[in-house]
Amino acid sequence: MKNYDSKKIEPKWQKKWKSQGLYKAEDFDKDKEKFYCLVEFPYPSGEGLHIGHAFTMTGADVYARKKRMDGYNVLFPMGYDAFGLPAENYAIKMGIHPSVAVKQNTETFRRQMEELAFSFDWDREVNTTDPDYYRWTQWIFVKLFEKGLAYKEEKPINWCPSCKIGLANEEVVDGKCERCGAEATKKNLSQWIVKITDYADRLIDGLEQTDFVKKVEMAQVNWIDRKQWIDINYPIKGTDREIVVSTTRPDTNFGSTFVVLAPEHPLVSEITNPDSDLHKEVDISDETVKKVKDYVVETKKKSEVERMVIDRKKTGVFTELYAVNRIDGREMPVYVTDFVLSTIGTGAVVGVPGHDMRDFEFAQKFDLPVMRVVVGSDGDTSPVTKRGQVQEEDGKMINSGFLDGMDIHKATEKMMDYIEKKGWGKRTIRYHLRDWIFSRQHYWGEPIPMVNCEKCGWVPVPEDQLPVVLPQVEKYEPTDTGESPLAVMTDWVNTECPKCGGPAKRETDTMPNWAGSDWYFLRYLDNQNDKELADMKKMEYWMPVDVYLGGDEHNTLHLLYSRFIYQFLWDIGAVPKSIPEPYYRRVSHGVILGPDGQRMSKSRGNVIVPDDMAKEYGVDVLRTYMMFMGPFEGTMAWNDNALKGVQRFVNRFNTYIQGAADKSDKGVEVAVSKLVRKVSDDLDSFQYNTAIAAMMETLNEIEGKKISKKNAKVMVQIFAPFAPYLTEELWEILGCKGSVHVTSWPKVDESVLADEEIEIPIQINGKVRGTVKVSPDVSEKAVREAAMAVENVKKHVEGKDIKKFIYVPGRIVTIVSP
RNA sequence: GGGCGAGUGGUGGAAUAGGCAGACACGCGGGUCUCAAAAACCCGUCCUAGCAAUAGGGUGAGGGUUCGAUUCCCUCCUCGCCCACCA
Repeated sequence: MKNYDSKKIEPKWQKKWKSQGLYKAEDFDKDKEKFYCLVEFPYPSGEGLHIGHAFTMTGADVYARKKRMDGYNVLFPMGYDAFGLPAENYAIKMGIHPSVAVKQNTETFRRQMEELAFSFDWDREVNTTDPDYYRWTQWIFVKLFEKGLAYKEEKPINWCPSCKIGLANEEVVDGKCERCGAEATKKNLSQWIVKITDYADRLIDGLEQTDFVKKVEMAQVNWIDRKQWIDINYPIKGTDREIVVSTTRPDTNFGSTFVVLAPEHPLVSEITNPDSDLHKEVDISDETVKKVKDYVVETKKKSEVERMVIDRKKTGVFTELYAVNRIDGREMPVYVTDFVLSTIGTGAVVGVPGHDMRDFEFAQKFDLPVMRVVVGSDGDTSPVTKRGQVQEEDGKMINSGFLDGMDIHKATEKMMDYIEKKGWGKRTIRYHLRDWIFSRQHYWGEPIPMVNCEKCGWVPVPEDQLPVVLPQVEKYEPTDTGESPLAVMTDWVNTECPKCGGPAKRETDTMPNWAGSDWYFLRYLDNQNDKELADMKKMEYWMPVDVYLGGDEHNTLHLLYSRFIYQFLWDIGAVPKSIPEPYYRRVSHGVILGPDGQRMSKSRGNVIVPDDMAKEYGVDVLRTYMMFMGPFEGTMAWNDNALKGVQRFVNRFNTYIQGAADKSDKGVEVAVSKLVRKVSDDLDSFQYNTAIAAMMETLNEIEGKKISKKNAKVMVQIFAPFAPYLTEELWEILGCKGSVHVTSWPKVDESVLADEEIEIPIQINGKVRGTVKVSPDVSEKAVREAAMAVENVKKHVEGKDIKKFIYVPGRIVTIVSP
């Protein structure tokens, strides 16, 4: 059998398609319903398109192609998220300007994506590093600043002492610099912060307007993590002061035995300062002051990551202070310890060692009493706790005065009410979500469009002066001071204040990676617009994104940030009022592992390059194989042999269709009709692997029979989303005009299927004993007669009563006999 | 520690409003073609007994609901991903 010649037909159709504009999305098309199919745009690395890109984009492409054939006006765009460290590192190493590398890389990516036959509307391409694009990224920042959602603050950031560069959290892996492996430390730098926490509630509540898969929705909710806390005031014995302790579990209050403060807690700096007012009120020995001081100094040396290592031995210092628990009047010793983090709650925690592992460890170390106040369903009240016991879902209160016998949730409410009524504390909602540190000390990013004036303070660059173009620099290397490489460009940095005209300096930090990708889906709608982000009418027509395909690694960062920015744009009226959320549906794609089942990496030598595979097997085989490997959301290992199996199928398909005759043999039409139904359903729900399996199954079934040209055309059409080149070639060979990719998806011919007999299994006492063929609309009586006539059934029911006869129409016959 | 998800042949995986477990593919065994190999094609392939028809067992372990459970419920075990001294 001859293989189809991918090397010949691929360039042929590529050339034709390019001139035809088959995949253009039509703004305001009135005849068709719109469908916005979005797939995450890539970072165009120097290595070119990797197999993960090819896989994800093929999955999106199949969907877009199906929707197009279903008659939708499909918008399926592509672009490049091209700011970022790799281009900068490459520039440092090779001395080539990042923009030059980006240009080369995007050209490679575009060529590869065209070869893989992705049906993108290339007229809408965007690039986040294009000044006409980042002008609007900067514009959004200015708006954030104007609305008080961006502010500058001194914050400790991750710092690599070896690279001399600030690191984003995501660039710190296991406490080490992702690039050089050096231990990351903290450094205080003045940072732009964006108040995403103002949107915490809306980011949770807005999910109701979307149809994300549960996994994604939960990831967002858990990341934001909205919880009811209560801040309780404990008087400090011998003073008029109070320590404000925060907790979500006041029900365990009767079990508290000590109070612990973060080393950064304000009270601690008073303790370490002998001249502070605190020392006038209460005596603290010089020895303790020194110990606390030393402890704080020690803590500062440690990186945050170091402090957060699990199961680290608990350390701390007694402050000689006592906090009074007003609920029962007990006096509890106050300690300073580094396991309490100043960024969580009030930075002061009440220790309940009976029900919290960390508190338990601390109590063991300092010989503090342990008390159980909750008993779980196991009835265990021994004082030794295991990790997480405080989380008991169904616990009941004991040793807790007026809470005794209550379940923990009720007790929590009761205690919160009680404390608030007494005026000893206050409920407060807190989130795990933190404000977004928006400054990066890198060169290759969007300049933050702000100017610092001696007189006026921070002033945004006026809209008509945007974009603030990233200047050419001699050196991209980071500086010793933690400033961006832009800081040395004095003639760029020194400028005039837009407000008063006085001397001022530009912000030299750049934006994080996420900034450009926050809103790119809007720019696709109107990528040439120089008046606004995008035309309001176009946004009204196309938004929201109907389906958004991406990786799980973006569920909490990119997806949350971009929803936040969209909600902000909605608030300022920059996007349509009728569309409060940007993405309707979110679908996660899977991951392809190397042939060894390990994550692909150069060092392992298990990298599969899509270009190579396309050359060897042809694009259609590669695409079909990737979609056949397993469920679209799954993690799958590459397998060359399975790829060859798909190649066999594609070749057989080609040969079979080319042999199409005038008339189909018996059964062929029914098989094709059934297949259309199956493939249609599967493609709509991203079940590509079973769609392809069904095509293989059908081909196996009909291969020995003749197929009519009419049926052959249908086969070609339903395979078209997977194998664009071969099907286009076959479409031509079958004598059809135009492109198969702009035809209408075939309809299921129900009349063909209607007279088909179905096989019904017959179960006796739960065991299948035979089958019977009936037409789908047959009566129960007729089925019963037919079933009883089956030899093996007769044998099993002979001489027995039939207790029950159940016919589930079209499904099964069940006979129950004693 | 928390959250989410998953355990099915030698392998990737099918089948869940409860209804023939193992589709499809790989691999393996046998065969056709060939001087030979590759490719291609054909037959077989969950386990046990049997030439076969058929019978018994079988979806991580144990229990439950049901005429019927891979699917639903309870207990437990294992693995994966994300997050994490979140008080």
